[in-house]
Amino acid sequence: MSESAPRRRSRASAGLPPITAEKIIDAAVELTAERGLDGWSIRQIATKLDVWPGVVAHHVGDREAVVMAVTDQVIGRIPVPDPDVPWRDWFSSLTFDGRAVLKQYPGVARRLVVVGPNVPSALPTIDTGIKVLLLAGFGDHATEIYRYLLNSAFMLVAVEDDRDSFFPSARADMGRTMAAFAADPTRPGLAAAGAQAVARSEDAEAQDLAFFRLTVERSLDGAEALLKG
Amino acid sequence: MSESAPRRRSRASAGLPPITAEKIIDAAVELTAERGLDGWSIRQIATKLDVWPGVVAHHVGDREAVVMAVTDQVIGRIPVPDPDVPWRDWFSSLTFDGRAVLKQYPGVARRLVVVGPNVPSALPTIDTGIKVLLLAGFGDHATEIYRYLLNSAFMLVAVEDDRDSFFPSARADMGRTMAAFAADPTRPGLAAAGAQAVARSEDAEAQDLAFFRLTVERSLDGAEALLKG
DNA sequence: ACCTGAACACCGTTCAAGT
DNA sequence: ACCTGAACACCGTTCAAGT
Repeated sequence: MSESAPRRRSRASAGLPPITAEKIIDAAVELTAERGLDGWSIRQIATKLDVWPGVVAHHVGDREAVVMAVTDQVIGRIPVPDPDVPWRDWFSSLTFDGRAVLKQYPGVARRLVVVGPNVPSALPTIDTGIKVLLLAGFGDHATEIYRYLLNSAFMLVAVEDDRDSFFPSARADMGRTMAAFAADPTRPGLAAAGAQAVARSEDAEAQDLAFFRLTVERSLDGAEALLKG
Repeated sequence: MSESAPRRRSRASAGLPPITAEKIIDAAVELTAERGLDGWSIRQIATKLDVWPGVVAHHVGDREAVVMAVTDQVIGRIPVPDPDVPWRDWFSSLTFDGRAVLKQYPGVARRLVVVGPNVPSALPTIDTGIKVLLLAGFGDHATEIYRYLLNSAFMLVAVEDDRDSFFPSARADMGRTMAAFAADPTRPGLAAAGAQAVARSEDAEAQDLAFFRLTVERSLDGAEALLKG
């Protein structure tokens, strides 16, 4: 009974390459693509790399540090549009391309909006975007309008992520709830919404994209009103 | 040594009033005001009511059910503005009053935006709001513009909550990051933002409120552009 | 029906000990 | 310096047993 479990040899003595912060973050990015930013645990990253959980803390830091590193990686994949296009086109490109990237990594949009310029990879975009607004004549409002336009678009992606992840039945439930009011004359507002819910037959992603388009267009118009006023 | 721990008498045999779903939800609402919707555990609710954790599941359901009940309660406290005021005033009242309520219960704004009409207490507001937009002449766009205007305002409250809760240093960090670029001629966009960050001396809540006001005003203008177009 | 009390399968973090 | 291996203080959920 004196035989203890055979002690696993260390990675070094087994000839395995050492774990690095980069490998840990890559694994975390992969897991984020598969299950979202709130869908993995430190222990799952460790298992994936065949090390003990403490190793993650040793190389990267606590969970928050890993999440920030993933966020930085993903934001870096969003292309920065050419600064020479008109400001409306610049923001349309950024937000539509950005949405395409962010939807591959659920949960990152929420972080992008919250941490903003604290993520190094976001700085080139911010610099170019504000410059584009200055050239368009927004003057002192350029900074806050930049923030407004980015928020409008990417907060909506964050909401789409949330709906899919922690409340997958929300879309169907909402549709049913609204449709139930389609013929209720005592509640004209809900009846109007219900009638549209009944009529709508597109698939979910097409509806999301249409509302995203509306949101970006309305926000651009809202900014433009300031320019004219 | 044969004396086991004295078995606690049941609530009934001790003459205590029975636990109800209502009491559990009230406790959860209180904890949400103190620590936010993600700041409490089922076990903390149980401790607060002096019962075992399983009791919460028995009366209300799983954690998600408790969260939805809290969300419903809080949304019910947002006053519905008088439907006879002009549409812009109606939405200004709703979003400013709504923000005041939601900021007392961090984390609820996020849920409000995600679950929308699935929360019963939100239905009167939705009905009135869409009706107001129909009367203003938005026609077929009334439903989606309602959603757009509510999202714009309350998604921003959700972001404010997130910043305060899971990243309290974000505001200070951002200010410092931007200020560092104030005199960088190679990055004109960041320099402009940095100069403003340096100049700004208001307290945090005043800045948040100002940006909230801007967001609501821009979104209302964005909606109005559709009316004119 | 309601509640106790324990068990189960997870978490993130920390840290002494080994290599 | 890097990693093992375990310990610690938590989670949410489930459920047999008592009253």
